Amino acid sequence: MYSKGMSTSERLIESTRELLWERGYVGTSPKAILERAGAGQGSMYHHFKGKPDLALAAIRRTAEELRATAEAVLGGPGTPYERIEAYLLRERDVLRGCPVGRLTMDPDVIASEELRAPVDETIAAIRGRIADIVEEGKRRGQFAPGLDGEEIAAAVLATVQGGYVLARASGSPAAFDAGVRGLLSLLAPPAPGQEN
Amino acid sequence: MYSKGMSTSERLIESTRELLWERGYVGTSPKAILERAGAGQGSMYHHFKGKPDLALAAIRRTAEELRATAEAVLGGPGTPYERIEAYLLRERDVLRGCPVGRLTMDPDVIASEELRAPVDETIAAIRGRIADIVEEGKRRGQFAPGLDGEEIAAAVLATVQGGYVLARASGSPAAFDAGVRGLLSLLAPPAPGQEN
DNA sequence: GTCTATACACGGATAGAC
DNA sequence: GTCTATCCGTGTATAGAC
Repeated sequence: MYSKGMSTSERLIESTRELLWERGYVGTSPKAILERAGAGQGSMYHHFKGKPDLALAAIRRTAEELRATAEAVLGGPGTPYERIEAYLLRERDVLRGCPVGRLTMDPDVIASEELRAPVDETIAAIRGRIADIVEEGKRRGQFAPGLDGEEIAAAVLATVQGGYVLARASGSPAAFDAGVRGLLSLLAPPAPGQEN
Repeated sequence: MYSKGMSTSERLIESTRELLWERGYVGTSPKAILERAGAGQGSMYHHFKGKPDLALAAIRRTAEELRATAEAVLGGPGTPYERIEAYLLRERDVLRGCPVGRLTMDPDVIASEELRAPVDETIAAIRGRIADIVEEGKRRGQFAPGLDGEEIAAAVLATVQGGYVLARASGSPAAFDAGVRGLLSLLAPPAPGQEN
């Protein structure tokens, strides 16, 4: 339950972000949001039109944040391979899953053009960014010329998103790490004097 | 709404399977199940202890079915690479997602040892099966000896599970196919006289 | 076995006082 | 802006008739 210097509407948005991450859209009730935010019914319906409106604000913020986090790593220093490696290995709360990706399993989110848009845009943006990096790696001779940037980018993102699924199924982050290492071993440029 | 020769309890299970796939556990109500099955409240509570009990029966059956479907492809003819390729390319209702994998995003399923078990076991079994195939491929010289079977298997499964996420985010199966092609291009044994 | 009736808490939203 | 009161439908379950 929030209290710090946040305004009521801020607390509502932050509470909603947490609950969407933990329980998804269908699993998140206004009541639960209000309890966590320490606010009454009136406040919520004063600042937002209703649950979908509040969820939209929460999803937009989460999507924006994820994009920034990804860009911080993908736009960092290093060779193309190293930047993709850094993206895959970046610290994650694996068992919580992806706060954006998990929304795609929510029927009400997918059914709403508005709610799905930020999810779609964020994933597309990160994918495009990775695709560019792969193309750069091809030009530099670090990746095989036969590879397709968009396809590799999709495989990278899918490995992350699917890694969360494997991890949550088994109750341990190990499967996520295994998938990432597997993909990296396939992607790795041959080191001098080393067998793959 | 079912009616064919199925018994009431069969219709309840089948309806639950569909709804779990479409809307997940939290998003599925007994009422919706009963409507789809064309049964009354009493029937459900006669055959099952309640929603979790019915869901368990449904999940077990779906898990079993998925395992059989995977085995049909993975145990088919062809080289190790070809069998993994067949698994990745097998026909799928991509936008509906994986009926088993989607359950991992359901907080109530993950919170229940009983409901999570069939999900975990199914994914672990398929992963183990793929790992064995990769090891066989290494022995045959089709895959690089530096690869780890369990890791590659995790990457393969993650690409599929994550592919569903990308596809649903964008509203099109294209991203799923791209991820699969990307992974296959990384996994492909060098064809004679071809540049990867 | 299956149905209807009933129960009661929760989901989502509105009204109006302060 | 925020609160409480109120509303009506739904979610989940039980009781008891047929």
